[in-house]
Amino acid sequence: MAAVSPGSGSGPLEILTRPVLEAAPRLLGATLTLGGVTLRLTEVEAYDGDNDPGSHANRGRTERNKVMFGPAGHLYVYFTYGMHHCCNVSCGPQGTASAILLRAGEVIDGLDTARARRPKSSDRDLARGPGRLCKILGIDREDDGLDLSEVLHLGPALDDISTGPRVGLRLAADRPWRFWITGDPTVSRYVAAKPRPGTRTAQPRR
DNA sequence: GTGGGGATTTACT
DNA sequence: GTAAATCCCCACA
Repeated sequence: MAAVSPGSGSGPLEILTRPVLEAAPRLLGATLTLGGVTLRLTEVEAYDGDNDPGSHANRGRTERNKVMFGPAGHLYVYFTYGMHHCCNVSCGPQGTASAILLRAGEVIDGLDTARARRPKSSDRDLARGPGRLCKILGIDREDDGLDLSEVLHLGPALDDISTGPRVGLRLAADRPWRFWITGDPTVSRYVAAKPRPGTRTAQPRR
């Protein structure tokens, strides 16, 4: 058994050591098996910490985002809005702080387990959105830093991929760094970031 | 030590 | 459509 060492050169996840904008679309169609559920990824977003005001890594390495600064092919999990987890795959050449947010997927195995974790959800909505995706895979902060080399399996490059702006960001909201499988029903809906209360909208007065 | 903000989801009108 | 829920992280004093 050859031990696969992510980020060390060759191996099934070698693509993740490429720059994030190359690696991100290649995650579409990949399968991820965690917590007894297998997901086919349908929507991701790229975050480039060295060059991206919208990334958690933009202000340097901290205790929370340290996984993004580590080798490619590991899970970066963070907690947000007081109730949800979101998960990313670290990627990029060693020394860069890039990651790919997993936004949506289609459950292809462990459907009963996934349904039990989100009883009120239709099958299509089980992993439609980053918080939901983490929920049905049973991901929480305990999984931060997890080595994905044995649970993430890439498929062939897909032809029909769409791109657009990332969801929910106030900073760098114009960068088309969101990738999804064109026409897939499990892709989440685009929602622009909420303007801050007290902040005037860009509408001209008078 | 304190305060502001967030890569979201859900329920309700 | 709008609003509330609710914890952690980070910057600053």
